[in-house]
Amino acid sequence: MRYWLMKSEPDECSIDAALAAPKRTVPWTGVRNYQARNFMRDQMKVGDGVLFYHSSCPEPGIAGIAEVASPAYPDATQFDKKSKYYDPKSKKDAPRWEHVDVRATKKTRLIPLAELREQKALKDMVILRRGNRLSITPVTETEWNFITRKLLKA
DNA sequence: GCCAACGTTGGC
DNA sequence: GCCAACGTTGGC
Repeated sequence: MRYWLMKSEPDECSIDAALAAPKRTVPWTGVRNYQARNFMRDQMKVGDGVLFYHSSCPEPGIAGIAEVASPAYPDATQFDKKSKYYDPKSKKDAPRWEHVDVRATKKTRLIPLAELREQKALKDMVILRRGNRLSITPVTETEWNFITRKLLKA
């Protein structure tokens, strides 16, 4: 079992929206970065832990807990000309983009990015590295435990 | 809205 | 295969 941090813009899909979705599950469509896709396709397993992160918003930070709810499968939006995620170079018989489904577990207090940066225990977190832009990043078990058992109980 | 940092594209 | 130009991300 692995752990991940997945960024979502709350305008597109907030933790509240995910919790309100059928089965509290949302398809993680729209990822258009190969490294992030590869994490979903090659490494994620159903049941993996997910830190649900709000990005590009007034208060960026961890907003909830979720889990991987499906194996990776082709992203339908890449073939949809009306979608902003449409990719004209993707072929039906060889889809470029895949994604998993994510089931929201619960909303947590918002842990702001600045608070994460203050934690010595989290100094090596991928999300906190300079220039990081990846929307899906691995989280170590130690980091996961620190965040879920310490920061969220404080 | 700015801009640093990074990924992708495409000409050569 | 290099690398400049361009587009995107995302915090501030």
